[in-house]
Amino acid sequence: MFDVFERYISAKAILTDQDLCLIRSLSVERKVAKREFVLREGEIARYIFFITRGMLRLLRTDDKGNEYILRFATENNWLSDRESYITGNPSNAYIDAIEDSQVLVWDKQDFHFLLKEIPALKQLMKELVGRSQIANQNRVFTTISGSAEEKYFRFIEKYPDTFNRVPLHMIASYIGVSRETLSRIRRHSVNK
Amino acid sequence: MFDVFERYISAKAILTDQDLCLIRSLSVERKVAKREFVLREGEIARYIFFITRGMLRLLRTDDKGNEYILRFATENNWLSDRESYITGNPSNAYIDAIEDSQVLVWDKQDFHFLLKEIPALKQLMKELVGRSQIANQNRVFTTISGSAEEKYFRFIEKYPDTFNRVPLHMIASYIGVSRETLSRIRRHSVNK
DNA sequence: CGATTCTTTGAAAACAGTCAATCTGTGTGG
DNA sequence: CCACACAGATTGACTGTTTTCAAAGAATCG
Repeated sequence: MFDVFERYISAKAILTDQDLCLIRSLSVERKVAKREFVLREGEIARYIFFITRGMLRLLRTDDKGNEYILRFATENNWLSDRESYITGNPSNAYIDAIEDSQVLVWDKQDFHFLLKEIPALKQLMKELVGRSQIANQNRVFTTISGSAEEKYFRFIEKYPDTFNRVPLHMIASYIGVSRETLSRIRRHSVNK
Repeated sequence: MFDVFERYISAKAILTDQDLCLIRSLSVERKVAKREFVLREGEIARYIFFITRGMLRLLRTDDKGNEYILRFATENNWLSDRESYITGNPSNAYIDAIEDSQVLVWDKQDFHFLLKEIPALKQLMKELVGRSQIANQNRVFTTISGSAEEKYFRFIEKYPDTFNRVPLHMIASYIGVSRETLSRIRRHSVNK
């Protein structure tokens, strides 16, 4: 399981064997079954996850109990509820697995220690934060512009892999339309 | 003009007089008239702005020419098109002034130098990036959940100052509804 | 004042959500 | 291995919301 991470990190940052050892020594390998939660609303996000296999989602609910997916995260991606993780406040989000998954987990304190000790890791995380900023900004734009249909096709185009792996009602929940609407969009555009 | 920045930065980071001097020496003071652009689509965002007075907006347009406001930025806020600034690619956004404004401008290279020289500044920027992540994530959620009316009221609640300073059609453009719809929402809820 | 920007309104049409029912495929326990 | 439960997808009918277009009414600024 760690080997997936090792390949990932070696491609993204220049680390010594020692660094890698240190990172590994503070990591915990964990399996997450489909539909299992690793974070619930009200809990504090004390951990950061790296997905070596499978897929997890970050979601919130409104007062009516509707789910809104904020992020799909697949292999070779990091995941946590940034808000709770950064602020230390109780989370207003959930994280659960969409597929049977395998993740590496670091405690926040430990990870913080790693960042301090390993500049290359720090640098990598900084780059990733930058990218997530960009992605979020683009998502805001896509979300406020265009119709449900446009959002659907933009999703397929942007995340073909995710599209092929998740049920349609989750895509609906990601782009912010009802599953019925999504179903009809698909029917009306079989020819496209 | 610089004194506004000085008060801001002194409250947020511990800097020596030397640091401050250095920061100042690389900054340029600039006035931006209402409706004046400081970044256009296709240009590369080579500068980072700090607003000492007035208000600017970051916006994008779709192929039909509709405007979508991604951010309002007022006094004591930093602004740039992160995507273009980080990647160096041509921007797909515009930045212009909503009010006659005053800004401090740093060249990207110079600012990078400052970050290297002044750890406290680097730390501050890091914190701000974290906050913007949180804000963006929350915005995505608010945007995909809830009706136009809810979005409108949440906007007022969250940004009362901005609300009082910008024309309604811009708020419509920020929350992603037509100005007519916003107008009607307001009429139907005069009593609320 | 005249021009421009901003806001509102009405009417029609397009769009999207809700509710209830049905259909499909999958997987699990007996 | 089958039956049944369950998750997922679709459909129809209806309702409600939002957009669009066209027009006109305020407000603001030079």
